[in-house]
Amino acid sequence: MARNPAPTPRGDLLIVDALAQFSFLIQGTLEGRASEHDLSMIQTRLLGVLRDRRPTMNQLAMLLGLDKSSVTGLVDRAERRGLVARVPSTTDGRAVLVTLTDAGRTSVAAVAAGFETDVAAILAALPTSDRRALSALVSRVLVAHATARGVDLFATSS
Amino acid sequence: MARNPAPTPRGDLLIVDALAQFSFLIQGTLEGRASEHDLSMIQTRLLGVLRDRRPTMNQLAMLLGLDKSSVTGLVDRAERRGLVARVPSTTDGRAVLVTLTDAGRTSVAAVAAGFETDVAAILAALPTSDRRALSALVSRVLVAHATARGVDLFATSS
DNA sequence: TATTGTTATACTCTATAACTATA
DNA sequence: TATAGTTATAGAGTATAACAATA
Repeated sequence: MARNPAPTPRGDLLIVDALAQFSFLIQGTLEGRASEHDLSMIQTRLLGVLRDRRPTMNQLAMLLGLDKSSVTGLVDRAERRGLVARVPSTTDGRAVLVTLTDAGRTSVAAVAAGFETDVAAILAALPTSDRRALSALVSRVLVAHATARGVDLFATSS
Repeated sequence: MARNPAPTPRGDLLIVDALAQFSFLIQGTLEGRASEHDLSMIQTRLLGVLRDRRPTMNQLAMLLGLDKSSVTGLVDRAERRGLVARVPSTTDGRAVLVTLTDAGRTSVAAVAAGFETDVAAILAALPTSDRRALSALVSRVLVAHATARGVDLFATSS
């Protein structure tokens, strides 16, 4: 958690504080871009997840870490706005598949593009070699974390 | 925004995706620790901000980026739980100062400690020199970003 | 008249529990 | 009987607009 003011008088922040502040910066950036399209973070995550999936409501709940009843409302509101659609499963009469509409795909692409612009601007403070170093370090941490959990970051999703 | 699956077949993720995923990892970690104490992210941010401040409701709204009416409810719920207290200002009859109670300070300290443990565990994947390098790079980005906004990250707060 | 804070209202987001329909 | 999804309900969190009290 970010401490205020920084505990070190000058120079680097403590790494915990630096990472906390950094994550707030990135999240805030994404939130700002999402709100340009009247999207909350969870709606944005929903659309993001649907870019390369067509999950059932239940799978969606697991992907987003929500209760299935929460997903019902989430998808209701997104569907009302024409961003997603419910499609009955042909193989299971109980199941419902959720898909991105064209409008939803357009929205999520716009948010992603804006976000990429923002991240590029934030990283412009670093010379190219440092940017690459940062990317490599963060990637290493992510891969290690995913591996520790038995997840393959590079696996093709179902 | 994190893309799924990763667009690069093997090796580093694109830097935007890496930073997005990383920020979700850090935020998720903090959220998990906060929920151990039945604290939402915004309640945790509230307590965090109050660790070294005694702001008015209005200042709190600016610090948290919320409308003042939202802060009324936020502080109401925190006060009901005994985490913060309202103190009438002695210099302005309209103003109310918000302070952390001992219970609030204990809670926020516990969350911070747990979070630090988690971050240390996440970073254990990197050798010490790389951890230092990551810290330095992130700090540099944060300082540059703050400076661009005319904020002094190391200023003593009021 | 302007500012500080609260209230009233409405909406999103979330979970738990109970329900319907299908497997 | 078990699973997929929805509904009912309750509460947190948020903003806008209107208000009371103080400056």
